[in-house]
Amino acid sequence: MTHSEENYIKGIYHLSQGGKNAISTTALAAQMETKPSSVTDMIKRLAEKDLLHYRKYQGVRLTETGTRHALKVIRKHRLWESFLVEKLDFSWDEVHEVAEQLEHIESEKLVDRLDALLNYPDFDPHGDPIPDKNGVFKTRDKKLLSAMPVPSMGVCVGVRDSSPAFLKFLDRHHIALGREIRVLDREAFDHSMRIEVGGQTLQISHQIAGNLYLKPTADSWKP
Amino acid sequence: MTHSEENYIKGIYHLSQGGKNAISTTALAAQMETKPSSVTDMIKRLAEKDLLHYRKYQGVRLTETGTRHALKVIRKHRLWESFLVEKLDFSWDEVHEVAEQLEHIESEKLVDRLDALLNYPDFDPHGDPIPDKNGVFKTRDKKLLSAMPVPSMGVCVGVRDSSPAFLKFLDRHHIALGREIRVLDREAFDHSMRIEVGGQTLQISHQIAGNLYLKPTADSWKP
DNA sequence: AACAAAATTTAGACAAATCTAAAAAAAGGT
DNA sequence: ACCTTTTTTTAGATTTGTCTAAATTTTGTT
Ligand SMILES: [Mn+2]
Ligand SMILES: [Mn+2]
Ligand SMILES: [Mn+2]
Ligand SMILES: [Mn+2]
Repeated sequence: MTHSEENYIKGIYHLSQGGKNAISTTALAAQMETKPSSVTDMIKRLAEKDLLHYRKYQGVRLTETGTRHALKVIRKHRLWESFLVEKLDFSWDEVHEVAEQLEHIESEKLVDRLDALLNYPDFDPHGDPIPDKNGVFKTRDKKLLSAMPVPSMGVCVGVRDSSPAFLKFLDRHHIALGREIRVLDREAFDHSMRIEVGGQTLQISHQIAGNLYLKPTADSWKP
Repeated sequence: MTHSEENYIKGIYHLSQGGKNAISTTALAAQMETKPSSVTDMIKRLAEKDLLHYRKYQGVRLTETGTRHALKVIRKHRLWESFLVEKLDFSWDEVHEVAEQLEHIESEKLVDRLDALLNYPDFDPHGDPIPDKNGVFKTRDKKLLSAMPVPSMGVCVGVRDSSPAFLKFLDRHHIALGREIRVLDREAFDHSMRIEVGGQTLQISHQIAGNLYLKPTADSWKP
C-alpha cells in the first residue's frame, strides 16, 4: 500500500465511525482535501484491491481487510504520538503532523517494540484509544462538555478537535487530560458555559464545549 | 525533496567519499540499483534544483547545498539506527532497512530530540560517524583488518559492509564493536588470516578481513 | 412526471519516477 | 585517423496521483 492509499483508507475509517452508512465521494473528498474526481480514481484502485466495497454513485464502505489496514495505520499514528510526548517531550499540539509521516513506516517489529517501550498505552495524548496488535481497543464512556448537565462534574479525557489552535487554547487555560472540571452554568442564549478548572472559573463558548470530552464523575454536583 | 531525490543525493555523496572526481551515470545507476536512463532523468531534475553540478557526459558532483542535504539524511539515518539498537533492542543487522524509511521523516525537532535522547552519539551501530546539526562529524583512525601488519592488535571499530549476512557472520563469531582482536597470521597464498577474538582463534577469508575496521592498539604484538 | 440542482463519473492533461529500445557521444585500440 | 566498444542520452511508454472541464446519474422540488 502506498502512503496515499493508506491515507484514504484511514480517512474512510474515520468518516465511518458513528454510522454504518456508505461514505460519499464528496464527503471523502472534503476529508482528504482533494477533488471528487481524484477520489473516484482512487476508490476504483482500492476496490480493485478489495480494500473497500464500491458501487458507482453509491459511495464506499471498507471491507474487513480495509478496516484491518486502517486500524494498523491508526495504531501506528497514535503510538508515535505517544512516543513523541512521552519520550521526546513534544507537546500534544505538535505531534499530529509528525505522526502523519511516521504512521507509514513499515515494520511490525518497530511498532510492537515501540508499544512495549511505552508500556502498552491504551490512549494517545489526545485521549484517543490505541488499537492493540489485533486491532482491539478500549472504549471509555465520555460525554462532550456541551452535553453535560448543569451542575455536574467530570474529568477531561479527550478532545474531538486536535488542531494546534484548539490545543494551545486549552493549554492557556490549564485544561489537560486528567483535569477535573466542574460544570457550573449554561447560558440559554448562546449555550456558552461557565466551568471551574484548577480553582479558576472560566467562561467558554459552545464551540469549545463541543470539542472537549469529559468522563462524568457524578450525576450532579451541588455547590 | 522527494524520497527518491534524497536517496539519489545520498547515493552520490557515498560514491564521492574518498575522491573528488565526478560520479558517472553508470556508477550511480549501479549504486541506486536502477538504469542509466533513469539516472539521467533524475540528475537533470536535481541539477535544475541546484543540488548538483551536471554537464552532459561528464558525470555529476554535489553542490554545497546538495552536500548539506546529503549529510542531513545521513544524520537521520544513523541516529535512527542508533535509536533502534539502543532503545528498541534491535540487532545491528536489522536496523538498516527500517532506517532507510525513517531517514525521510521531516522534522528538525524530532531529529534533534532523538539526538538528545541518545546522548549525542558520535557513531552509529556500524561504527559510522553521525554528523551533528551542522553536518560536522568525527573521524577515527581505523584500518581494514586485511591491511593490518602481522602480528598486531586492534579494537574493532566498524564494518565496511553492513549487510545482514556479514553482520550475522560476525555475531556468530562474537565479533562486535569494541572487541579486541589479535592479528596472528596471514596466509601468503589466499591472504586469509588467523585472528584471536575473545580467547578463540579463528581463520577468516580475505573478503571478511577486507570488510572489518580496526583501530590499531599497538604497532606490533609478541606472543 | 418533469425539470433543475447537486453529486458523481469520465475524459484528457500533467508531473514524478521508472522502464526498454534506439540514437548519439566518448573512449580505446590499432 | 578510423573503427569498435562502451557510456550516456533521448524517445516513447507506463504507473501513480492529481487536476479541470465536460458528461452523466441521482436527488429534490415543483
Ligand atoms: Mn493525530
Ligand atoms: Mn491523536
Ligand atoms: Mn544503514
Ligand atoms: Mn549504519
